[in-house]
Amino acid sequence: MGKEKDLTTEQKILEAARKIFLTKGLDGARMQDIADEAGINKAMLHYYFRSKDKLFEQIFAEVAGHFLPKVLAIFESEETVFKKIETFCIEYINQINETPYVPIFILNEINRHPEEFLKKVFGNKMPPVGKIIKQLEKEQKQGIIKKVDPLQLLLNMLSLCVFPFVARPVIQLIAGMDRTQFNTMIEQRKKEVPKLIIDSIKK
Amino acid sequence: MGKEKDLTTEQKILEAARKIFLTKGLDGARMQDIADEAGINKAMLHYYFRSKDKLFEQIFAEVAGHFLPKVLAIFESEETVFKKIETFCIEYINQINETPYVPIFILNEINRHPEEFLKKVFGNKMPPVGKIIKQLEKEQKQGIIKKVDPLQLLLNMLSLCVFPFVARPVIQLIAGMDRTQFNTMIEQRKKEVPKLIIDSIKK
DNA sequence: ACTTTTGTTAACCAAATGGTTAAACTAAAT
DNA sequence: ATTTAGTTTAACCATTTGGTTAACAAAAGT
Repeated sequence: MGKEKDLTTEQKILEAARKIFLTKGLDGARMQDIADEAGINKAMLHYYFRSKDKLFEQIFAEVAGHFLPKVLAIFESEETVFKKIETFCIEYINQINETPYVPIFILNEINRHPEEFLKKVFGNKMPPVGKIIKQLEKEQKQGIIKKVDPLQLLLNMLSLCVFPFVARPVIQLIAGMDRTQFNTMIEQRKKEVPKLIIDSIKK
Repeated sequence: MGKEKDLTTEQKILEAARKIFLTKGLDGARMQDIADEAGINKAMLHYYFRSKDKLFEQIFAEVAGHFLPKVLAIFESEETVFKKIETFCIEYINQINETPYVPIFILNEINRHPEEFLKKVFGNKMPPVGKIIKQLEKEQKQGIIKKVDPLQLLLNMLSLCVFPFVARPVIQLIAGMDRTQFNTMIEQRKKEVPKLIIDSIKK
């Protein structure tokens, strides 16, 4: 059961901090929790990362920085709209499935410190959502797809992909599902969600 | 600008506690914050509510108890499926719009203390989601609507209604919207969301 | 070999925080 | 007018918590 492998102290801290911050949030996390989880002395946290806030920022930057751009890049590709929608949903759901606590973690930060978040994650440059929007507008004019607000379409897609994960415990209760059944349902959604979205714009 | 009207101390505390807990969460809220917001001495919080946890439980019970059942009742009504979907979406979005911080507040509690939450909110009795599901299954067999998993349908509806509110700050940034424009978009969604859902099951 | 730098620990510290207390105040009941 | 019960306050308390320090160990230079 020896979990700690042979990581450097810094890596152990980052791993532990990620776990604790993700599950307890900034305010709920205790430096001692993180130290215990990493199996090291609490002073090391400050030795490597100066303060709790600094450590949190580092984790947040890693998590958000790894989470958002990877999938948004799909919109930049040269695929057709339909194909983009499909890959986006599948890839996004896959990614969340690997780290299911990330969405609620990020949404919290978004709501508690909106400005800092936006600056931290996007900096000056906006997320690359322009291309897919133009593509949608173009195909609408050409009469290939129905006329819908591109923003609403993207928002729908996001909602349908993300929400089930932040609401998982209630869903499981109401539907009487265990963890496995929940996963099967998520698998289903990888087909259902893109189908729903695509059907809504297909002529 | 005199905000405090002539409420009893207990009411002032509850009002202040709701505001602080909703915006900062249980861990982020300070008893002193609540006292200040209520314009009273910190000791009064303990005089009326014994402890921080007790006060939080009270607020949570009020918020969740008022939020969830009201709308779920729509499913119990005698309307047609289409009508139910429409009223549910409109009413749900309306209700969230009045208290936009409630969803993230509840979702947090759901994820941090799943068992306690579920017990607290639903007790022994499940939410009344049985009727609409049966209704959906029935109309499917009768061939009135397409064959879809009722649970996925409900989940889709919930996702589309709730998610925009918990993601509001990012949405505003990416779309370059101010608060008014965001509200207009939400208004739009009251029509779009039920339409999307209904179209997905209409034959 | 020794010095210096880096990594690590236990003990400690000051501030913050949830909670308590005893006294003061208020208003109704006697 | 006096008692009594409920209400409010300032000061206080114990614990928790983020952060520091000084001593110590282990590498890394020299």
